[in-house]
Amino acid sequence: RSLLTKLLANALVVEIQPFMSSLPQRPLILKTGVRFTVTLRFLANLPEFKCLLKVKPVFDKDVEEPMTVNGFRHFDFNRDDYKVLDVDTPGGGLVAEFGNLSLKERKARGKGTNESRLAVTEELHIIKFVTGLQHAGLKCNIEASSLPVVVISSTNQSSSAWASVMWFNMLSTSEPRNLLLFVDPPPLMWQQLGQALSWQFLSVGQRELDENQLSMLKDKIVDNPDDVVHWSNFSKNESAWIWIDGILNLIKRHLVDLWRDGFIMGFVSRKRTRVLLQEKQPGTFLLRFSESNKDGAITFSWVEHSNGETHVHAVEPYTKQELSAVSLPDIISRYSLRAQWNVTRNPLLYLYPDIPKDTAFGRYYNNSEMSAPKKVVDGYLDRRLASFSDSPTPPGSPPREMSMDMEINMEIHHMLMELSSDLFELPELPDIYTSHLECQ
Amino acid sequence: RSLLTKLLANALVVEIQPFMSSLPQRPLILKTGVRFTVTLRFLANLPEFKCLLKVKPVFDKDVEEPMTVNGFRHFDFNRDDYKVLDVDTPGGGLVAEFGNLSLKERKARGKGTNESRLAVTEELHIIKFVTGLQHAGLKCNIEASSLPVVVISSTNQSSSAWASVMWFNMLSTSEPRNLLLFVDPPPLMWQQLGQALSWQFLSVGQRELDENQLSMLKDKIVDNPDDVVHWSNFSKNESAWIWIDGILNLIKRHLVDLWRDGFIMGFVSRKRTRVLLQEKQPGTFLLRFSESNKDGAITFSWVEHSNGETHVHAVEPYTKQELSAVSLPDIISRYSLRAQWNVTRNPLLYLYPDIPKDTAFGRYYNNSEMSAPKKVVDGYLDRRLASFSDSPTPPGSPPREMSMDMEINMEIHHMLMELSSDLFELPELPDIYTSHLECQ
DNA sequence: ACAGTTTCCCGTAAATGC
DNA sequence: TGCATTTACGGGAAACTG
Repeated sequence: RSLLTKLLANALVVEIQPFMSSLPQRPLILKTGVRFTVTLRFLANLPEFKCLLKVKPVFDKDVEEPMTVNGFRHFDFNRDDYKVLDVDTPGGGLVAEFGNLSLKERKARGKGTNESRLAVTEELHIIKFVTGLQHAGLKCNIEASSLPVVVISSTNQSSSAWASVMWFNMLSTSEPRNLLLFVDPPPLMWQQLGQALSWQFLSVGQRELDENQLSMLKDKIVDNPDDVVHWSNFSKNESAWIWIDGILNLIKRHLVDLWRDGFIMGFVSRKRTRVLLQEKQPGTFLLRFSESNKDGAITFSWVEHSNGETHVHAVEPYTKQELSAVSLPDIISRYSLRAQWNVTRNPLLYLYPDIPKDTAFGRYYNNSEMSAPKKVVDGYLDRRLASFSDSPTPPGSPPREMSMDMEINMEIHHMLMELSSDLFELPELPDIYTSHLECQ
Repeated sequence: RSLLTKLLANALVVEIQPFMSSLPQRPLILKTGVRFTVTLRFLANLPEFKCLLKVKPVFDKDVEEPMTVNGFRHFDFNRDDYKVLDVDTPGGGLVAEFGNLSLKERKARGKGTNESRLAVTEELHIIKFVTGLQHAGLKCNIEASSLPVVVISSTNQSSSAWASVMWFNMLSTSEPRNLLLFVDPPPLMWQQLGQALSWQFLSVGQRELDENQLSMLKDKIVDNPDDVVHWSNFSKNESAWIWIDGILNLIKRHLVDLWRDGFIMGFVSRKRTRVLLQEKQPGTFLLRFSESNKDGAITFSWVEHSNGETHVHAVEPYTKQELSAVSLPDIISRYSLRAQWNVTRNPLLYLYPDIPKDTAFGRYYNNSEMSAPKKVVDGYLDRRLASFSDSPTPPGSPPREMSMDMEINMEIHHMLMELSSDLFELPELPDIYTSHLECQ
């Protein structure tokens, strides 16, 4: 009998569907005021209990400790009603679905010792579902608990919340269901963390991190020889995770294709970028993520030869703002440098190590850049956006004296000046009129 | 005594602060679930009533008619409490402020005759504030009513709602507080409507419509000789107002400066644009709003001469999406056309009638386009976005035979081809390598 | 003053109702 | 089915609150 009771008590399982379809799997973050769904399954196949079991959700049931000691917030359900376990369609098991749950903070925050209070995204809560059973003289209370959840009030907290969820998951075998995990969070081995990070990229961008990328991240995150990572280094302010999560979001929104297809080296230090590019042919470039921008940004670096010297340049990183207006492949395809005498050119020729630009990115171009057909739609001239820069002065050459190159350029410049007014039948407007000549 | 009662009954006045700071003046649109503030002022200066008068808001008090006959929605206050009239700080008058009111639709929508129901943005409601007074044997009920309000549930309705408010305001002298105004809305004279529209532009963009702009709008909106405008023409689907409001929003968000300073002709038909530009010198352009885009869009048209013919071209209109990435002055300053042999140039020289482009727009450029200083920030090359098009083929010339111009272009093209590999110390990559020459 | 946290609310997308 | 209307909620910014 006692066995049966125990069996029944463990037969109820909880399954939460998260509110954030945008976040990759694992339903452990809930936002106040936003609906989520919980499905309860009574694993014991006992149709005779059909419609006898009323299930009720309770927030943080029986967990006085964290609330009082650490001043955890407390939440209630906005519409707390119960559901009756009913027969499942296919299996015949008993199921109840709460399709409309949402949380609301209970104000009157306890006089909690607010000294060393945890960050709200480090509070772990649980939701229990309770029901009672009386049948044939048998009487038992059944309850089932969710995995720990992090409750946030704004999407600007989802990054930190996600850090907690990852850390919890990585420790869940050694510290099962410890709601005070973050009071004294155990450190992790890099090996473990790196794997978890890699999964994030797999989940968001359909491709894991390769060895080089992991190695660059390890250099940034691990600062001791024993490969241990501490929670505060990973998650606290100016942390690695916030930076990485910004990049994950950038990939999710604007770079899925490129990431999936492996064209983004991404995690390369400036220094290594220089080393890699320096020995490649001029015009070779690679894509890397900004290491300073916390919102996710991507730039390209390329190598040029000038006056016998080798230069590696990088453009100011593009953020989600720019990428909402122009896709990265289009930016790359149209990027141009304007130098003295307004000689302009696209310095990007080969994706590292030696893939011709259009071979790599041609498939993503919007208007088939290569054979651009003029389009006039509804009487309007089609238009596109391009990113351009002023050419960087190769250090130590032009300011000194006019080089041979420049003299030639000036000659062409003057020739064009004279031709241009005829070519375009314009009046003489040399100081305003502009014209470009492009060879390809 | 009856006089006094009447006096007191009229002494209470209502003042609603709207939720939409984004919309110009007139607090007559309320959105469900969004807070608004109501200030009540008891004009009779009677401090002896201090704290005696409890005021309570009531939605659509005593207006059974519209609700039942026309199936109006009904709303309740989310937190309906009362306030006590208290002494105002400066004047000594009595004041109560409801700072936290918001509306919620009462479901169980009456069995209302849902045939010819008005659109929800045509429902006019009122909010009354009631209080009672017993003093020295005097007993009277006091109530004050707000001006009519339009209640919406989403910002996607604000445009239509604003149309109703305007129409109501224009008729308010002849039809005071008629909540069923839109059951049979009286028409307006164009004179009146035009003035109101002009005020919208004044309010949003700090500049009214001029005679030419009004005249273009009149041509679009008025289709009869007696200058009368009917509500359905103004407000119903594919209506003039939705189009105009899109433009107002575009101005508010992206074009305030240009509009205020009068550089946007804006409301000009395509036909008139052609007429205006045709007789101007080549490179003359003007800014006009798209007549088809309902979300607000702006384009430029310019005149060119080619093969002795005059052509007027227009670029595909720019919407808020593009203007969030690049400002219109920057777009104009950087716009370029790419023609055969990749001769490219900026066709925009003079803002109509003859203002040099930079004289008009120079003040708005972001990086002082004119004397563009190369910038390298934090090791990154600065970059900008430019809009460009493929040059329209001047009808009837190039496809036939190679013109003199093109032969010259080809020659330059070949010259540059040969020079370019030296200039930039590149290996031979004639089919990928690109270069531009610009004269200015 | 300030940072962590929550609220507010637009604007878009999706869901709902008719 | 289509259109009118409402709901949902991310995301940026303001407001709160210790």
